[in-house]
Parts: sequence; C-alpha cells; structure tokens
Amino acid sequence: MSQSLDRALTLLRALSEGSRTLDELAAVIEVHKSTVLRLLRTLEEHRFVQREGVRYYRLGTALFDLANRALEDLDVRRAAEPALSELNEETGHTVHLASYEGGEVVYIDKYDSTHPVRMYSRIGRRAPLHCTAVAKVLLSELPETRRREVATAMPYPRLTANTITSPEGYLAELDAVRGRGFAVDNSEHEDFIHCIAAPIRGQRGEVLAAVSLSVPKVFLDYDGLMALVPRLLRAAAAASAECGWTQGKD
Amino acid sequence: MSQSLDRALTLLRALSEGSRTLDELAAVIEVHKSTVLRLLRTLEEHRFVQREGVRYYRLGTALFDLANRALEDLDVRRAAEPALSELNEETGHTVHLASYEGGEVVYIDKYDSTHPVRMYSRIGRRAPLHCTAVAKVLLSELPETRRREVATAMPYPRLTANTITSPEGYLAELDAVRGRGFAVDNSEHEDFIHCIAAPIRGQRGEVLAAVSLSVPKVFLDYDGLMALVPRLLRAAAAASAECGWTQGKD
DNA sequence: AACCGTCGTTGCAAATCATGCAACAGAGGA
DNA sequence: TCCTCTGTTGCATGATTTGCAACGACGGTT
Repeated sequence: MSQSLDRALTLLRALSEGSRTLDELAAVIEVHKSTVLRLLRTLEEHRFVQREGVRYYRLGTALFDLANRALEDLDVRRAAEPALSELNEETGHTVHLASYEGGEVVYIDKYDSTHPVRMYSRIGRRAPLHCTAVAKVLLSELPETRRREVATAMPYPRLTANTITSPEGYLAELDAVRGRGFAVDNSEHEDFIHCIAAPIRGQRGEVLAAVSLSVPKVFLDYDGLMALVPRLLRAAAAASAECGWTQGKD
Repeated sequence: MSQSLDRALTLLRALSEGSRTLDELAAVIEVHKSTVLRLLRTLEEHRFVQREGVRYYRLGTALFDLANRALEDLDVRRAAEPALSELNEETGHTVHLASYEGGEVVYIDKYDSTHPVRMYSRIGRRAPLHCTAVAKVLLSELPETRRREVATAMPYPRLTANTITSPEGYLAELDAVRGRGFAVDNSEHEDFIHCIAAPIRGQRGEVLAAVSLSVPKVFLDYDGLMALVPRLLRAAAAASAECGWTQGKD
C-alpha cells in the first residue's frame, strides 16, 4: 500500500542477514541506488540502520531498543521469569517460552542449557507449527473451527522420521495434548532432540503462552524425558499462578 | 528525507510504549487517520506491527526476529558469552556487555544477578556516557581528537553526588581508565549501585566491547567491589582471547 | 604516476504515489 | 432506537518520491 515504506521494510529484512552495500540493496528491491540511498538516510536518522565504514550498512540500535522494550512489556514474560529460570537451573536443560501471536508461534524467551551441548534457537524466531511441542500446546486450545482451519491450511514438511505430516494426524495429536495437559515433540523437528511443553494460563483459564523443555537425546531417552513432565507442569503451574490463574488450585 | 517512511518509523517508536489505537497514532504524527491506517497496513504486512483485537495496534514479531538475529550476528557477543556467563555464575552479580555503535554506547547482552535484588537494565538500551563504567572504557580508547570532541559535546546531567559534570573531569577520568585498564562507576549513575568495567579487545588490540559488573552497595562496599577487579579482568581477558586478541599473553 | 573502473552522492524534472477529504459502515452506549 | 465514536473506502489533487545523468572520491592496475 505504501511503496516507499514497503521497500524500506524489505531493506531491513535484507540487512538482517548481514551488512550490505548500497547497490547490493538496490538489487534486492530493484530500484535505482539513489532511491535506496534516500531510504537508508531516513532509516539512519531513526537509528534503524547504521553505517559501517563508508560502504556498508547494517541494522541499527533502535531495533534492539524497540524489540526489547516491547518484549519487556509482555506481562507473561515477566510473570513467568522466576519459574522458568528455576526450572532451567534445576534441570540444566534449555527452557523456551513461546506465545501465539497473530497466527504464528513465536519464541519470546529462552534460558540456555547449562550443559555444553546446546540447541540452536533464538528469541523472536517463529516455531514451525506441526513439529514443536510449544505450537501443539498453543494450538490445542484454539476454538475447534479455527483449529481445523489452521491445521488444514498449514504446510507439513517432513523433517524427521517422526514428523506428523497430515492435518488429520495433527488434529488428533492436538486433542491428545489437550486431554493430558502437556505436549511432546518426539524428535519430530530434529533427530537428536526431543521436547515437552505445557500451557501457562491466565485469569480466565485461557492459554497465554507455552513453556518447553528441550533435551538432547544423548542426555535422556524418552522415558527420562517423560520423568521430567511433573517438574515441567510444576513450573507451568507456578507461572500460571503469577498470571492470575486460580482454577484447579482448589 | 522520505516522509512516509519517517512517519512510519515514528509510529513504531510510539508503539514501543504500548498498544495504541488508530487515532491516537494519528495524533502522534499529526496526519489524517486514513494515512495512518495505510501505513499500519504495510507495517502489518511485514509483521512489524500486529493488530490486537480490532482497535489496538502493537509491535509485531518481525521486530523481535530482526533484532535478535542482528544481535546474534555480533561476533563479540557470541565470543564473549562463555566467559561472561561464568563470571555471572561465579560472582552472582549482574554482568553487562556493551559496545560503541555509531556514537552511542549500547547494551548488547546482559546476565541478570542471581541475587533477589536486581538492577534495572535492558538490552538495546543506550547507556549514559558520563556516568557508566562501560562508556568510560569504550570512550577511553578513542583517538584523542575524537575523544575531546565527544567529551565537550555531550551533556553532563548530575544524577548523584558523585557524577562527573565537566568535560575536563571526564577527560581526566578517561585517561585514568586507559592507564589502569579498567573503569569504575562509583555510584555516579545511581546512588545504590556501583560498577566496574573492562575492555574486550580484538586481533589488533582494538576495543570491541566492554564488560561490566554492577553490584548494589548493600552487598559490597567500595573495597569489596575493588576486590572483584581481578576476576573481571580475567573474564575480559578470556573473552578477548576468543576474539583473537593475543597481545599481552606473552 | 596516470588511468580507469567502481561506488556513493547530488540536482533536477516528471509523474507516480501518498495524502486528505468526505461519505460510509459498524459497534457500543444512552 | 438513535447517536456517537472509530475504523474503512473511493477519489481527486499535488506534494513526494523516483530515475536519470553527471559528478566526485577512492582504490587498484598497468
């Protein structure tokens, strides 16, 4: 709708992959370099980009500022922090906090494993819907019609031998998740990692976010992972309590 | 230079303070609300903003993604991580990593205190130049002329009884910092906290970033803080080694 | 040392693109 | 039910942005 803005945002995305020169960027959005130059200048004024030497441009500090300020404002994140941090320290494994935002599942917090072997993840990253425990938790409590819409519209790329690859299979899995109160990713995303996830609920019992524990299979086999479920549920309950959830406490 | 882009970026900044409605935003940039609507639509397409219900807009997930991807690409940050994390675990105090980017000192990483009393800070935030240990470290090794330019141009708001409030005082302090290899913020920023910081160096000995330890005065008095200097310098040296620094190792 | 090529930068003229207006729609409250 | 408040759309106007072409700075090569 707004051409110049559209172009500028595309530039930012390009820059997120690393520094670029002026006409590399011009090639990306297919316009004259003088046009890019002017866009970059406004972006620079607002500190969204930054010059690196004379030739290269990269993302600027305003982005860090904006993003982290917004993250901080997420109440769930603040409220869940103590419980998740404790879960991370006690188990030593990677803990993720994810939430459902505008049709996608996004990692909004992360506590790295204290073990030397770590998995790769990033705050702000979008989680695949069909093969992660957090996504299963978050989608499992959508209204049924919406759930079906999403499940049929989304892609099911096979990533490992265990990946669920059909809407029917996925919808059945969501029902199971809702029934037992936690979700499992049994190496459906990456061969060497499996995860469990549980919901964090708010005042009215609605699901605000999902906590997950991700464990390399070399550390714990499937049964070992299942043994962690009570600990995970305890953390999720503590976080939920902080968010005003009272149901089930009586 | 680019009006619509300029306006859109201003909108983002406004949204970083919380959700806004359409005409609240229109008031911010003083344009017709239809104009804002169209800008928001493009921002929404790129996931820079997100609708919350039908009335409110807030920042979207693309921002988190961009910012954290960019942060991750900072080599210093990755390289320093193990050393800083260890420093944080051993001392239990808040560790900050800051770097000098385009004329400002920005926090690029943070390890929270394990003590219940925590200080407030945020990744992406800009640090005041005249009263923080990290800024002193980073500015102390600028070329002399540049250093003087910066020191005379910057403001010196008095924040505590100890705040340095003149360019002369500050320049002298920078010389001292360079001489002894670490910087101190002796409650110059906030009354109840004092900090020490040291440089992380790269291949050619240039300062890439600064590590700091921030300690509430109720935990450690000035002498206690000074006793931590060797531990801080050890962490800084370890991080420097990871960044390719070899000088001084022989 | 002089040349050439590459890349960033600027002034200008043309028209595209963004803007404001005014009218419509839909939700919520009185 | 009516009224108000807020979001949404179509359209005409012209300000804004765009591409061009020429300039300048830098670096590498012969």
